[in-house]
Amino acid sequence: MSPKHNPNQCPMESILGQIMGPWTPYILWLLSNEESLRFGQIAALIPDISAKVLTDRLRKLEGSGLVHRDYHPTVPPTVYYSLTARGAEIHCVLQGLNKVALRWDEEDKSDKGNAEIAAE
Amino acid sequence: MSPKHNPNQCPMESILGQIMGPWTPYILWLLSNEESLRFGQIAALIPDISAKVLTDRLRKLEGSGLVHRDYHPTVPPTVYYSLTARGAEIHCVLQGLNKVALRWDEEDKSDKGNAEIAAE
DNA sequence: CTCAATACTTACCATAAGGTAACTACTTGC
DNA sequence: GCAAGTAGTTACCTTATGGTAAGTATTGAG
Repeated sequence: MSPKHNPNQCPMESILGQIMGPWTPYILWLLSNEESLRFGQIAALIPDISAKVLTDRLRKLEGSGLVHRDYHPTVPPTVYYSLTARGAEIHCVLQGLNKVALRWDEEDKSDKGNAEIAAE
Repeated sequence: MSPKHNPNQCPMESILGQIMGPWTPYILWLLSNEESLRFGQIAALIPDISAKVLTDRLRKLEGSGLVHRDYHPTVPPTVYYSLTARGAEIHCVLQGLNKVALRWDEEDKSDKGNAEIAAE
């Protein structure tokens, strides 16, 4: 996004700025399928994300009120992340997206299969 | 996304890679509300996007089969962009997202209004 | 002869974003 | 007194991204 651009002028852009971008929807998707997840669990479910970026995304999601951070000062510390009520509202959107994703994946697979058969 | 990361391994990541990122969902949203739009029209509807980035996004969307490019070799040339059948499938997803966006926007406005009243 | 119009493309530059690796805190266990 | 374990933070560096400005093609109008 351009620095001059104010996302607040449009609700659609505002929400896109909050939930989109690398890894963010994926984190929300994981959290929307579990009660809560610890930092290390999320990191394990997304192998290619670095701790720095994961922290950054979780902080931003917490800042926009989509994710709740539950810190337990045990030793070593345990931190549970879960969706807030607002965060849970996008579950149906992600579910819709996932449906489309699975459908396209099937189509692409069968297209690829047909192409291979045709090539023989 | 990390360069090592292969989005094809997961349908969800694949679709996110195709439709998310700066401006892309916005372009799809505009196209899903019109029959077709010319390059200049899209540029006018998104004032802060540069021609370079708009071209890039449209090429990528065309490449993943979500957008159809209709080039008329008139002078000066006219190019119409429209959603393909596959591109149209994400309209309902964007519509769901827009609904949530509008609801949050209303909530935030009234919260802000209450805060201002409380501050008086 | 030059401009205007559309839809780009190209070159160059500045900023932002992400990766890696090392470091922090604190207590239990060895 | 040193390592382990969790959830980070920090510094440093590289890459990617986007902006700006200029150039391209073609032809009718002035």
